[in-house]
Amino acid sequence: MKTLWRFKENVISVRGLVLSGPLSPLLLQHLRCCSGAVIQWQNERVPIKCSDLLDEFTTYCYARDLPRAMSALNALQIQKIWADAVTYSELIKCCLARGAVEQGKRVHQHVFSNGYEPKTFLVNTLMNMYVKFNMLDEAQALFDQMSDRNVVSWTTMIAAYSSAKINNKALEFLILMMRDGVRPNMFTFSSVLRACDDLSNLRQLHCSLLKVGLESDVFVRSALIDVYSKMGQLKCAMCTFNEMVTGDLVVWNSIIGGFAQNSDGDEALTLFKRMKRAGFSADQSTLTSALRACTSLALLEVGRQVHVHVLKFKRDLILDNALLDMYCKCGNLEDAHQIFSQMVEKDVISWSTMIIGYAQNGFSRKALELFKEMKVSGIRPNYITVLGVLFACSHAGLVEDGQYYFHSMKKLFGIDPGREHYGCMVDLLGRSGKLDEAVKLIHEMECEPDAVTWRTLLGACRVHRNMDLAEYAAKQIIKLDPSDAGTYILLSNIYARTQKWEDVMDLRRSMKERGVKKEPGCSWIEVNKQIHAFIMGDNSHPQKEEINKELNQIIWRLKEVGYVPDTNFVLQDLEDEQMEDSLLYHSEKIAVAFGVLSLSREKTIRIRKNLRICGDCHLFVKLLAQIERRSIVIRDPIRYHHFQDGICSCGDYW
DNA sequence: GTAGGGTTAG
Repeated sequence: MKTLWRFKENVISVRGLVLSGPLSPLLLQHLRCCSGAVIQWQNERVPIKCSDLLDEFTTYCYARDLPRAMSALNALQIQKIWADAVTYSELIKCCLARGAVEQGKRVHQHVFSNGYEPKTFLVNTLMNMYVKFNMLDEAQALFDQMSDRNVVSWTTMIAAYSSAKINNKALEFLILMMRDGVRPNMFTFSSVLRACDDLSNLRQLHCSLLKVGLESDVFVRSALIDVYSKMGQLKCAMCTFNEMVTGDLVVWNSIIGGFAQNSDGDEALTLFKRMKRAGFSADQSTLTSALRACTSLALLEVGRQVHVHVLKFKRDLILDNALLDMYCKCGNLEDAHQIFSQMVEKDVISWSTMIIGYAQNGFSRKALELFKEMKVSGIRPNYITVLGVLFACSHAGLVEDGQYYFHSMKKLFGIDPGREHYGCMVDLLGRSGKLDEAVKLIHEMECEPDAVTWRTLLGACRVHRNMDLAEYAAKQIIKLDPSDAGTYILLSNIYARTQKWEDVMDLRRSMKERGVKKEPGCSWIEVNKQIHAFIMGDNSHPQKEEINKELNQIIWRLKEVGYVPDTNFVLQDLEDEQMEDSLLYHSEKIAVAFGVLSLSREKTIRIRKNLRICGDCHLFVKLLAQIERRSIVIRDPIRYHHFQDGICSCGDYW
């Protein structure tokens, strides 16, 4: 064995006083100057014992002193000494925490260098290190050469493939593991569940884990809730949640997030309140989902309340993005921009959210200006960002800009145009009256046009009153989406106008056969943090008389300034019975009247609708905003309408 | 003593 030496520590004597320890040259010089001290050097060489080396290595590993632990490891290697597995696992943890890949590999090499396979526990730790470093091949190689794999070895690989979204591998490993006689535990299930992208597989796994009684584990439960939600199986997610005796914050977050992501904001907010009543404090993830719920319901005031909770936490990019989106989708661009400008860190989602926010709310120029700023900032636009840019171009009628970005998106940003990009271009061409070019583009699409693409063309036909093309587009829509009641009605109106009575009858018959019904129009308005819903033909609101009186007064005032109900409904999806009288009682008109009644003039009236706004309501609100000198925002399922000073941000095109 | 969780833009 080679002998290693080290120097004893410096010992100095200053006027009889002995100081020892690793004294710095600076201190020595100081002592010499100020005291004229006699410095005795005792640089005696002493041999190092094996046990000292091991002690030293162990101490540095547990102290998480990576540089010293690594030089001690070199000494061990020279001396051909091996420490115990737990000490190495401490060192590996230290490498992981510091992202020290090279050092980690060195430890790997060392523990295998005595010719024996290290303990399973230690190989598992090394495997996990490679997984966390995203070095799946290295982890797999270690796994392959293991002679004794336990449940942790298998679960480590399953979790690795599951989080890398190599789902088939994760599921395959579960089968191989069981064939090998190793029983999966709660760790295994919580990982493999997330690799499930098929409902029947998920049900099978759910049954298996119920059989072995693992359903009460919070990790398993949150995985089940999460995966059921991602598959849109909210009932199953809720059942899993409700069977809980105890749970934790993440389980609550999973179920709240599940509803928020499936556009059931009401249920998400109800659960959010229930969670707080159950004594849990919201964290960033809870608040992000709560904001998403407010966003889908356009609840500005509730969103503001959530914002107050957000301020308790340190800055969080995802949460800031959610907050930004909430203000955009509630039509409050001033607050959205304030959040955006105060964000210390912005990613592609922050920029896209703000660009799309401006574009959807009709502020196209601002959206395009921001896009230029984004490029200067160095953040690379993605598929969705470009979509926002094209959307902005189509809304401002910027045909040339739109065509430029569309044709150069591949070259400039490396993004192939997708169906939605084509949709924006159809909208852009259609809006500017170039209907033939729009149809040509649809036929040139590299991907198949869907119902949304044709609905976009139909929108253009409505504005430019092209009945022939509208008929063609409507037929395509019904082919692709036979449940679209609005389009049936619109097509039937076209047939009626052109006196194709047989076609009208055929269409009505097929609607009946398919059970297609148009859902009733519904508008929501938030007053004093309360949501008021108005459904067409529903008179159940406690203030109905007051509201009707207000609405009639508004109509009277509007008629005085020249308002005539727009009964040209051929290219709208309104039926006969929705005409004239009932036209005056569309849900958004009632909601607006309630807004005028309940909110002071300086407050913006914000309404969310389930159906597209009809031409008459659009005109009604535009005039009302003008004579009342107030700002009104209506969000329909596709667009935003900001009414102010007699004009609408949509430019009368929707 | 080693393995497992929830959140953002169309």
